[in-house]
Amino acid sequence: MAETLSDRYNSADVEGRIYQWWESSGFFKAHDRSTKPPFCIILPPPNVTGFLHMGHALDHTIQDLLIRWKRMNGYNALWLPGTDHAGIATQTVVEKELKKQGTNRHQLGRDAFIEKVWDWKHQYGDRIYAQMRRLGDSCDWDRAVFTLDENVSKAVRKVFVSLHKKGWIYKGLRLVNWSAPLESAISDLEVEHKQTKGTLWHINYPLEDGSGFLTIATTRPETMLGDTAVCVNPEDPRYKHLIGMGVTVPLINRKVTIIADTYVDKEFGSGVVKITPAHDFNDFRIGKTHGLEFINILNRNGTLNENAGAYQGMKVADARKKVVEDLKSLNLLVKEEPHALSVGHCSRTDAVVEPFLSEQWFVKTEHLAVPAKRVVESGTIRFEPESWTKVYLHWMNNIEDWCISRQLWWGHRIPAWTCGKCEHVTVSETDPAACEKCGDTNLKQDDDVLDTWFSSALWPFSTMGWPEETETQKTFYPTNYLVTAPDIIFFWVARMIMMGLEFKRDVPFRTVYLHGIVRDSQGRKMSKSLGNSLDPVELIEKYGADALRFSLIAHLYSGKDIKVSEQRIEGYRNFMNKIWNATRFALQNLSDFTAPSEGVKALPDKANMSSFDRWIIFKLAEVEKAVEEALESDRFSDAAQALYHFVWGQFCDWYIEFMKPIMNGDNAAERRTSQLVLAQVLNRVVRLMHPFCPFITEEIHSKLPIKGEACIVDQFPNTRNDKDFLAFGNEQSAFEVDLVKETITAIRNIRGENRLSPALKIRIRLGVTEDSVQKILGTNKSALMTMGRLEDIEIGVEGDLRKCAVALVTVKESTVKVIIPLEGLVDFDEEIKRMRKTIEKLEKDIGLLTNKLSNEKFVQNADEEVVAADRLLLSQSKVQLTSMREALTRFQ
RNA sequence: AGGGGCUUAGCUCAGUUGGUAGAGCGCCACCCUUACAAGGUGGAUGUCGUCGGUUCGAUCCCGGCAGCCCCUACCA
Repeated sequence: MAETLSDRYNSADVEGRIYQWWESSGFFKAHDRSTKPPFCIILPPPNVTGFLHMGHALDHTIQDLLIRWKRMNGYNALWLPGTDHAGIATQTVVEKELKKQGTNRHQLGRDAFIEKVWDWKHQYGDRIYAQMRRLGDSCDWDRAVFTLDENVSKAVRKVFVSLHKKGWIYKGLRLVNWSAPLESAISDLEVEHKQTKGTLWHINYPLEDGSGFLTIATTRPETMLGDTAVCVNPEDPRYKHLIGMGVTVPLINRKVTIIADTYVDKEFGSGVVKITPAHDFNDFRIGKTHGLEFINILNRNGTLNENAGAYQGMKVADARKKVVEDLKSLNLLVKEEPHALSVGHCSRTDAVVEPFLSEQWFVKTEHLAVPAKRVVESGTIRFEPESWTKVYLHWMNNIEDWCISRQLWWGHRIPAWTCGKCEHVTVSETDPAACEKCGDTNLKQDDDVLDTWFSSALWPFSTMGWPEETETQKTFYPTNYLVTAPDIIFFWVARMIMMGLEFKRDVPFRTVYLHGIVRDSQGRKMSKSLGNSLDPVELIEKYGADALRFSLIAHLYSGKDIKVSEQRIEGYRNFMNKIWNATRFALQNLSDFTAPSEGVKALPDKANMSSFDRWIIFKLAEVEKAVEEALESDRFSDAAQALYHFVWGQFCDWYIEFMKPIMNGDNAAERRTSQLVLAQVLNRVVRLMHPFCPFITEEIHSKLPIKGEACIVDQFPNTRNDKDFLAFGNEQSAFEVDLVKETITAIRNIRGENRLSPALKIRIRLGVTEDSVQKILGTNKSALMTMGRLEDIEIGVEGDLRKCAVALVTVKESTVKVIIPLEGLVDFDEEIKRMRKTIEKLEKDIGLLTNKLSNEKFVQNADEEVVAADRLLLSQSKVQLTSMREALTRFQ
């Protein structure tokens, strides 16, 4: 007894139940030891603070598609999930909580604060996993890792110590990007440059000998409090004679020297630059080469310090105003002009980044970069789309040392201890009891933690148990795909490659698949401030996870950003419903069908197959081929589109319609054969679609008469493993059915254009010359009658064309003349219009083709096939034109 | 400034070896035809950004121009 399905697919009834069943059945589990070939993707770990957003939805859908596809292909597929402690983000979240409670981290103290963060993590850290389950992510959850897990911390320390030993991690006093709200250094990559309208102030610095002033130009007047030189171009005739002389920095009244450096552009501003080595990256370099003094005028919180004299305690912005005012009143401000410049902002807090002199830890990247470049150049690691290769290599060629220390509390604390006695720094994997140099036990661990990306860089192997040698690594490292957005190529991808090569002596992954950003329907980035973010979970609740997944995949074109709108998702929700209803049709018509014992291997009875059966199998073979080729070449949207068109445009629109007369007909043998084909094709449709829309396909699969254990672990059909069944499709049937389809379309076209009511059954004649075509039409008479809504049909009889609508159907080299007497049904205006339109089109085509074919050079140079095809088309068009003209005259 | 990308139907985009332009949505008309109105049938819509070159032939290849976007780096 067949099950009864509701006429609408209700995703909410299905998804939770199906997911739970998958998970409890252990279908997501991969195995450390297996005879199956391995396939592995490491999930880019979302922040523990995070909620699933559309970017994740896209990223995860791609990964889940790959994992499910490979799993169905018999791979030991591992999708390894994890979350990132996200130093800054998480600390900020918890600090906000504390603020609400009227306290802060400094009041709590470091240990108590960290405990609070852990509390928060335990309470909320897994909520993103719950959201991922809503999407259908088939991760091996038992392996989930957190970046602060004991093992990962062990890996981090081992890597730190090892690189330190090699001299590739060092501590240095450097100018770093400083985020005042965070009171921490941030890396170059965390700085966002924004174009801003600034001001260029021209300021007079009195010359030492009292002979006048030197005018400098600056956009940041407040930093003059830290000036330790002014600089001119050595070739500048205006200032050449002043080099070596002293000037006084106003307000702070510091005497500094005029130095010369080619860095200064004579053309810009006044041609004189103030040098503030402690607060500007270029000035820092000059300060180093000229041996200048470095005066730091800032506190860690972004206010001015004691070196700023009267301005101490002010914020930078306030100090700037005050400095300008004071200069004005001293008559030292020459002029101010508007000046566009780009200003670095902290990507986390949006605060203006201050160059700040401080002691930080760095990774020396020079040596790590060499092999990391080579593996990409050699193609061992492939970027998709390929164009990112260039970007990667360009960056690697210009790579700077990586500032890895952060002045935060939440993260991996730097494993370095300073001796209270001899000040020697002991770097060690385990907490040392005593200074390795003098043996003193008065040790103090470095306060800083590591950049979050430091642990992320080790992710492909730290998640697999490294530094222990584990079976997991032996089986799954290197992994196959890394799927992410291109904005973290440098933050993350490059660093994983460097660390993987250094510590595993092998690449971390083979293919880096880079997808675009999800934007709103107008192409804007989704952001909280714009309020245009779509929440994937809400969309899932409204349209179902499958609809969301399918619409993301269907519009994913090679690395481009994708614009999503609810309307679009709704369209794919409708598609899901279409599949659902096709299943309802099938099940209704399979109620008396007994599943063969051979299951999916059962083959149809050759003798009783209809041409429609052969045709749909032929089309199935095409789509299986297209899907496999598309997936193999990372063209996921092509696969999705091919399936969409097959399922809707062929299976539903035609095959099911063709089945109706057969299912209701009295040829029992034919019916039984078609039932088997219907059941087999639907079984394949569901398997083919599963990686794209897992929930509905699993649900349908469970109701099919022919099915495997579970769709998720069933075999993915391709032209090899499905060869025996696909062999029943053939091109001759495809031609036959195409001829029938085209004829039906021509009838419908005439009906539509002439506004013949669908309820009106009409009589038609089909003019054919070839016996074979006549035979085909005869065999398919019932389909033509039903789908053309006919009362009667005469095949092979042209008869009198007076007052008849005529349309010509050409498939390959065969032609069918569709003739519909209109006398008494309609006035002929519409039909005359329709025929004139056809004639005009034919005349135009014939003109073009005639021109082309009478061009000797075309006939000589073009491929023979192209010329032959055009010749055929021309002769067919001419025949059609004659017929249509003749038919038209019959109206007049 | 350097690097990359984009410009095709009202909208979002396909178009992989150069041979008379496609899809989805939207639009118009007709239809509740028992799988599905979250549906069916039919229809309209494009000098493929612009100028030139190569070619018998260019949406596709090459060059100039215009417009939009992204990334990287920055002039105090």
